[in-house]
Amino acid sequence: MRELPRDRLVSTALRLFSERGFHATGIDTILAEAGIAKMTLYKHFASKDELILATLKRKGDELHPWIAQRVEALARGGRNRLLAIFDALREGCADPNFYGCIFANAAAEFHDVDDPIHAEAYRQKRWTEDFIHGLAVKAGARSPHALALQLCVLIDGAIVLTHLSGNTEPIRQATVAARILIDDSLPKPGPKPGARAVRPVRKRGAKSGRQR
Amino acid sequence: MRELPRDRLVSTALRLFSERGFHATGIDTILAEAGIAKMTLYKHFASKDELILATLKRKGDELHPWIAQRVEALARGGRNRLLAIFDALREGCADPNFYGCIFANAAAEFHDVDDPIHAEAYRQKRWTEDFIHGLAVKAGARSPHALALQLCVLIDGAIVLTHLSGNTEPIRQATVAARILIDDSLPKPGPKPGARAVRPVRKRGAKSGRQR
DNA sequence: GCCTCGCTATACAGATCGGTCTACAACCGT
DNA sequence: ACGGTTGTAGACCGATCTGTATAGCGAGGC
Repeated sequence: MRELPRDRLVSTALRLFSERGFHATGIDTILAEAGIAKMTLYKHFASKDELILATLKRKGDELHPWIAQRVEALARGGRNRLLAIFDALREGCADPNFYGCIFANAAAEFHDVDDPIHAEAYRQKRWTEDFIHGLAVKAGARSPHALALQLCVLIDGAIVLTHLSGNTEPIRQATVAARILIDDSLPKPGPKPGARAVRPVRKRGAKSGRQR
Repeated sequence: MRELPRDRLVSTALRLFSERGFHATGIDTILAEAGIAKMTLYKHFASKDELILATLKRKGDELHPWIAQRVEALARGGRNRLLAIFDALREGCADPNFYGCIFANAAAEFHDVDDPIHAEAYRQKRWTEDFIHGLAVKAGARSPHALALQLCVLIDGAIVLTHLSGNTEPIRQATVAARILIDDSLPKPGPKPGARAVRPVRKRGAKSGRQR
């Protein structure tokens, strides 16, 4: 069964804004692809900016449960939840329709912090930080706020560089870094405080120096 | 004395593209602010895209020497060069005209990896990674490629989140994380007797990922 | 039947987009 | 004084932009 016009509009807008950017995507294109009349759009939204806001909210509504669900599923398999985030990240960026983080992209096109679109993008981004903070608390991190923000920095950096380079090596290295930071932030179970357990086991995968 | 028309054009375009984004900035605006006739633009550049390419190159030409110079200056003050990058980052993001990384922003507006603008943005980004890699090698890092990429991830993540949030806490936490990763990647320094043997630098150290 | 309501279809407004064209003025070395 | 180069000034092109106005269609409720 077909979506309601408003939902179809937001879905199509989300897809096109993701693929082509916000300013580069015209109203008419969205309407044509959604098969919707112009007046219907302006019945539901006062302006294009309002439509953009709705697409960002929609993205959050889709993304956040997905993240939580993936982390839980991986955790049931025995994976550390904080590290599972990076597994989910890898999965998300492997999607053929990966165009970077739409919230960061929105901020890149709407620089003004007071712009409602920029503000909404930031609001959505904070969900991730809050989510990770919750996991960090449960894991018993020494400074859950600091660790959560550090992991967020790794995540967003990995997304940006994966998008720029077109390969997922940044995500791999972000995961490596995350493991070190997590270990460093968790109370040591092991013998001597300050001594890090080091185990350099790693098969030689695809060479990293090739494309970079 | 006034800049040459072409240079004035690129300077103005760089400023406006940074402030407002690429698609959102029209040719006419740039021409008006630069005080230049339209025909002069199209004498020097075949299209707006070519002008965008020139602004990205210009930004690299300005940014890269600045980074190298700041790191050297801080190093003369005794600062670890790898950490000095994050001091420079903090300085750069404190600029009132900070609108995120223009290379990442360019990629956000020109998603296609084959787009010359996307490719140029990536090319400029790699300079940073190469620069950090050089420092990592000189510092004797075990896996300079891995460490360099990890620090790049931290840098870009910190830029994105600082831009999104409007505060510099992400940079602080990125610096904290960087110190941990650097310490972890460097052979333990000598002064402490005996406890941990200095690890030899790994040759062809593609990816000795660290496991817990 | 009839009326309302949500949506479609289409034409239009006014602005702006990237890009082309012509005409002309200032400066150059010769 | 000469022609060539380089830049300016501004009209102009067709396309596209966001947003509005008008008219009609079809289904559900009464």
